[in-house]
Amino acid sequence: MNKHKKKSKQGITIHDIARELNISASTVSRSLNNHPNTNIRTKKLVQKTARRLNYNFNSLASKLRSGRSNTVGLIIPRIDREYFSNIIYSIETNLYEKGYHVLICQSNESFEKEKASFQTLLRNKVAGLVISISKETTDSKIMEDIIASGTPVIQFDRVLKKVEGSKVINDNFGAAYKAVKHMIDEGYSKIAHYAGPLQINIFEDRFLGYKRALKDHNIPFSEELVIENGVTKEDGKKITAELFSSPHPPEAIFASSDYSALGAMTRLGEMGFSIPGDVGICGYANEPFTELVGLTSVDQFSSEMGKTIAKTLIESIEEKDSPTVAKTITIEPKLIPRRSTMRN
Amino acid sequence: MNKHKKKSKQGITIHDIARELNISASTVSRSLNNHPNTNIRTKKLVQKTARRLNYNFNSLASKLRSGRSNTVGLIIPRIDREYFSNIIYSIETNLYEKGYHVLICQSNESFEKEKASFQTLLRNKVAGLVISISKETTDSKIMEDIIASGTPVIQFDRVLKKVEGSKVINDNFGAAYKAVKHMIDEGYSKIAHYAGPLQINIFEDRFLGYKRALKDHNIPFSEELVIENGVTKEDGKKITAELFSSPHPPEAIFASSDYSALGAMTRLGEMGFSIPGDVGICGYANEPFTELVGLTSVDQFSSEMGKTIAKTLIESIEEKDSPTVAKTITIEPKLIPRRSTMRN
DNA sequence: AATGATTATGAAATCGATTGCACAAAAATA
DNA sequence: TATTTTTGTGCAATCGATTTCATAATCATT
Repeated sequence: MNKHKKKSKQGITIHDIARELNISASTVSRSLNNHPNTNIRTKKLVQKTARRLNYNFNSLASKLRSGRSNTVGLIIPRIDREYFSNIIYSIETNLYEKGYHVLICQSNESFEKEKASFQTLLRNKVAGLVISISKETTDSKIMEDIIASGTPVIQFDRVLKKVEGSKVINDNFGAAYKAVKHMIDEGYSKIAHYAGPLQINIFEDRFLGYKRALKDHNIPFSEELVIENGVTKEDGKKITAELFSSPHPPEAIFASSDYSALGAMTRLGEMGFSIPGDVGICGYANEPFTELVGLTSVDQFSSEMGKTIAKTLIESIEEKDSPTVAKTITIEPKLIPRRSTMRN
Repeated sequence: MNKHKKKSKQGITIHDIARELNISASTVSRSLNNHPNTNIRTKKLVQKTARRLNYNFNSLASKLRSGRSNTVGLIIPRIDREYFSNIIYSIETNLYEKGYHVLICQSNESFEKEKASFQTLLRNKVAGLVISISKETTDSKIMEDIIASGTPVIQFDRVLKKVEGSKVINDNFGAAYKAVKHMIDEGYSKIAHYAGPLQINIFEDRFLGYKRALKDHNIPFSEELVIENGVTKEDGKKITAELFSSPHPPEAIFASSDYSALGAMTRLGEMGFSIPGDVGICGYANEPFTELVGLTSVDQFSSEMGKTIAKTLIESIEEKDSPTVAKTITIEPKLIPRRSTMRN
């Protein structure tokens, strides 16, 4: 009946255009790709016909045959964290400008899901990978294998230091040091630290910066003032309730997350402590609400970071022939002092 | 020299496995896919060999040939918005469980970029699409064409009502109504509304809910009390400064965003108004900071919503043969009354 | 005019997995 | 034992764009 009408679902291919114009598919392909060796008139005609027939390009076929891909993969612990969503916003926006697209996977803090994500992305032949590792990740073999196979990988924020490959990180040690020093300067000395999982480099570095600042100011370090699972708002509330019901509570808190700092603020208010009078609090990440509640925090320049990540990745992809040198780019976060620590 | 060693970059294919075992690629393919008509011993052997040779599956080739894809596309205005990142978290997590992967594009509130995103996703032959439209979007043709071509599309939150296709939305009208009614019940009657761009359905609905609640309680509606660009913190501050310096300022604010509500709170404090004594305030979205500052708000159950979106999409994809009925699923948001409106 | 260089095009192989069809071997049934 | 059915496998075409190679046509050069 309607022999030359395509089955509804599948679209027009270059062969349909070729048939329509009585030329070969090769010429159509070349015309659509602005290949130098094509007659300008043929090119125009092909492009016009493509529009007319409502041709839609099949990226899969193109990637398969050419081996080139403009899709990059992204693996992050969770997308619903302000910090990560900001970075992704920035990475996506910067990559898009250069013609790349992003396939996002969440590890959900699970090593297994992270592994599966690597697999998915590689199966889809991404041109490169960007990753911030999960809490559980310690094994570097997967990443090393991928890098060895030639696919560029950029680690950011939470990284496996032992993997040789490009990294874009924050100076967490330095920022924590500055934050704690600031509190000491404001007259607090018994300072508690609500830490994150210490096997993750960023939390370890914040902890070390805290410790070092105390040492440099001759304040004794005390194990009891460091509580490890202190990143969520609930954590913050719980820890605070316990810590501040003791007879000699701390004078200040350096939290490794704004959320736990927020929880602490809430609970302290309920317990009758004044901020910054009785207790000083500093968070980390400069979430939008910190300004509103006057919480001292640390800005990580996520948009700058995303831009750097995108740039580094594109360089690695596009200069893949030349032996890519692994770079580590460190971004200096900035302390934003606010009411919650300004006692003077 | 090393004739049978593959060029470093490209991996092992089913043909390599076939050669290794002296069988055909078809059998390898069937074995790897657990095809019913395969000898169990061959199957085991193939799978073992695949592992040994470090075979990696090429999704592109598979999708191209089979026409099936387990990737779905997602288009949202911006990923760095709490609400959207929460929803995406939920969508991704739920889809992953069912074996789907997500390709994310941001429209950045631009119709042009949204259009480009549709194209990218279609070129990559996604199995389905999820979208929340940009501020600028009013043209429904693109979406209609896609749906007509057979690719399932689920709209959520910000939707084009005229498009016939599944939608997952919040009852913004109802929630706004409840919020305003609550304030009226608390004794406020001159209530201002800080609205979002009214061409977006969600903001329009919140506005209409506000208007209706006033009407139902015999409170006169006044144009001057509705200010349209009221979604950011800065908006909130600015509007409040103007509105509350008049001789007869409003008694309450229903803001269509928690951020503008916070700006309002901040500025009101500076101006010497007490909350909730002089002025009642209600925001929208139940951002994490609302609890801390005691701001009444509306919870939108983003994780529930994401789950529903994922489920609806999968249904549309997997039952694509049967004529999919377009559904509209409405989720009831919940008012969370807090200090900022509790005068009684 | 003869030769070489350039430009434009087509034919056919290719990327890697899937799948309809054919067919042999094995198993089940008459 | 003969016949039918079921299993298991291979061959070859296919998905749609790209790309190498060959060739014809046009242009430039001496």
